[in-house]
This record gives sequence, structure tokens and C-alpha cells, in this order.
Amino acid sequence: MEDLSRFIENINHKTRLSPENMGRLMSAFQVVKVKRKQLLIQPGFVAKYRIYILKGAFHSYVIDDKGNEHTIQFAVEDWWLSDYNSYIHQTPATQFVEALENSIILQIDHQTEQELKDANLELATLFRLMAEHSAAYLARRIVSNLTQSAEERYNDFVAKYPKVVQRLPQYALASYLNMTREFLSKIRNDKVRKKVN
Amino acid sequence: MEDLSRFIENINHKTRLSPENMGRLMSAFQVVKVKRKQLLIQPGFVAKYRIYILKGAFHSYVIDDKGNEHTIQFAVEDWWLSDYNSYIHQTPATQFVEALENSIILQIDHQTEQELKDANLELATLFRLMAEHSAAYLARRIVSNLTQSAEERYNDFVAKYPKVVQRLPQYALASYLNMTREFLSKIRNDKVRKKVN
DNA sequence: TGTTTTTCTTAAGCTAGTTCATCGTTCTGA
DNA sequence: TCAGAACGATGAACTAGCTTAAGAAAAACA
Repeated sequence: MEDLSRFIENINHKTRLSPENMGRLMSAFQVVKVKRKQLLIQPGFVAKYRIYILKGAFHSYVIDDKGNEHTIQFAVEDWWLSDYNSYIHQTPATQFVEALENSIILQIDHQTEQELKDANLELATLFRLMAEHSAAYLARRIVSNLTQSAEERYNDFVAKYPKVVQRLPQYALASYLNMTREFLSKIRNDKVRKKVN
Repeated sequence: MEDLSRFIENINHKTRLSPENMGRLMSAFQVVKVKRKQLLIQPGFVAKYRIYILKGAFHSYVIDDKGNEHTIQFAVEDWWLSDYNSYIHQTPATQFVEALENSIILQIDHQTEQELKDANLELATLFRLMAEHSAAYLARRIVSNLTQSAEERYNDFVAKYPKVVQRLPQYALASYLNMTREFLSKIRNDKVRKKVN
């Protein structure tokens, strides 16, 4: 049996649910084990699930016309993840969602989520807050992309998620930060050299 | 009196409201006239209003450490606008929201919106859908920034919003598309030359 | 445990996009 | 209606970040 205390805390941190609603919510999710490199979402298929990570790490990415991979999003323990456009609008996905480690997730399918949203005000509020927080987070990321240099974006990411950085493959972090892996390698090693001198 | 038919349509397009809820929603907004160059939101102040544009055009922008202006968002007729982080979390804004033309807007203040969200499921659903659509839109923009070249971003913008382009100052569009005004000027004129040949 | 595959580093050459400076044009507000 | 300010075009010099290539290190897995 998995430990769901942090999941419950995550929900309660957004809005207080009655015991009945919390129970209803909990039973709407199913626990799934996922092997490293396994794909949860693939371009062309509609994203059926919204995912919460109990253990492990994922990234979502697209592959552009030239065949280059671009990481759109990371997620580790206690983060939510999906192909947002595909899940919300129930249209074919454009992103891959892939496990970076052997992982354990909770997933809720779109239909069930819809029923919860329509069930009562408390549950509707929960999902409204999730969407609002997502939008606010994405807006901050756009500002960062428009205003910061590659090195600043890297420094900020390290400052914000020092533990996460060590678990991510460098090529995925580089493309998430909108630079090549080679350039990220250079930034990191220039930094080390400065410290030594 | 302003014509609110397109506003009503905008709402109905998201979710069907009962006549009572539509009335309640409508009376929560106030009509405001705004002069060109007037600021609706300024860094340091909490964004009090969510804005719907009846007539006119706005952009939101930040000013970075070096004093450079970066347009974050445009909005014309029938678009919604605010400093999303500031409005949702009621924290001090980081963005300016400025009228590009003499405009007429509808605005709802955060407190009133909160009351509507808490009033009943139908209104809660409306605001949930607005947040979900915002998040999905922002996610698409992030993908575009990560995968496209400057010229591709420009071409896509023109293809999507051909009418809007003509109303925007070029320097604002350039920074929205994450390039300098000079480079956008070059892209445009290279394009003209190609057509001539 | 060894071998295969994936990831990371380094460096040289390159280019998409920037910076700076100047000039012509178009607003705009009094 | 006109003077000042804001905006856009252009070109030359520059640079942040990319490409390519090849070897070293690390991780995966049989």
C-alpha cells in the first residue's frame, strides 16, 4: 500500500475538503507503477489521465520537425503532470510524457474528473484552483523565457530546485531551459572554474 | 450604453449560464473608458481587476534589470487580460498593463469574482473553464517558444492574428515574439523583397 | 561483470539574432 | 498645423548560443 499522506496534504493545501469529498476524490485515483522510459502519453493519442507523482520523475517533451527533442515540463514527487492541452480539451496529444525513473503515480481519468467537478462546489473549487495555479505558474515561466539569458535561467532553476537538478539528465534540463546540452555543459564548467580561482 | 452581446456570447461559449446567473455575472462587471497610454496595472500594486476588452487594445509588459521592455501579452476586443499572478494570488504585480488605444473595458474586482465563484456550481464552472483555457493557451505558447525560430514565431502570429498585427506597434510585437525590433524589421522586409522577385 | 548504449565534455567554426548608430517617417497633442 | 516625440528601416560590427565531431565517463542491462 502506498503512502498517500503527502497527496492528501497537497489537496488540503489548495482547499479544505469535507471527509466525504476527500474520500470521493481519493477513490477516483488509481495507483499505477511505471517503469523507467515507459510512455504515459504519446502524440496522436488523447491524454486520458491527469497524473500525480507519488515517487519517481517524469518529463514531457515534443519532437520538432528537425527531429530535436524539447523538454516542456519536469515533474517529480508531489507534482502534477499531463499534456495539458490534450487532457483539458480531449484532443490528440502533441507531447510525450515519459518516466525518467521507475515511478509510482496516481492517475485520474478525464471522465471521472468531469464527474467530480460537476458533483459539488467544493470539488469544483479544487479543480478550479489547480487550473489557476497552473496558469499562474506557466505565466511566470513565459516571463522568465522572455527576460532572462540562458545562464540566468539555469541559475534560477538550480536555486529553485537544487535537489531536482541532480536527478535530471542534462540533455533534458538543457532543452527545458531552451539551450543546447553543449551550452549547458559549458555554463556549468565555467562556473566550476570560477569557484576554483 | 455599450453593446454587451459579444461579451455574453463569450461567456456562453464557455458554459451555459441560467438567466439568474448571467444577470448576476453581468452586474458584477463595470464599464470603464480608458485613454491610450493609460495604465491599468503597475508593478508594486496588487492587480485588483480582471479585464475584458469591449473595444480597443492593450498590452502587458515587464521592464527588466537593463531597462528593456518585454511585452508579455496582447489583448484586443473580446480578450481577457490581467497580471495573472498578481490577480490570482493577490500579490504585488510585476507587469504593466497599458492601453495601446483609447479603449472601453469591462472589469470585475477580485473580491466580487470570489463571491461569484463561491455562489454556485454554474458560476464556479465558468471561472474554472476560464483558468483551464488560460493554462492550455499558455502551455501552447511555451511550446512555441521552445521549438520555433524567430521567423517561424512571427509567421505563425501573423497567420493566427492577421488583423491584430496591423494594430500593434512593431516594437511591442517584436518583444512579445522574443526578438529585437530591428530583427523583426529585417524579417518583414526580407519577406517583401522575396515577393517582389 | 563485461559490453553496449547513453550521456557528458571539450573545442573549433559558424550563424541567428543583438547592439549601436543614423536617418527618414509618422503620430500626436497643443 | 506644426514642432516634438515616438516609431520604423537600414547597415555594420558584434556575440550568445548553436553545430559538428570525437573522445571520455557513466549508466544500463544481459
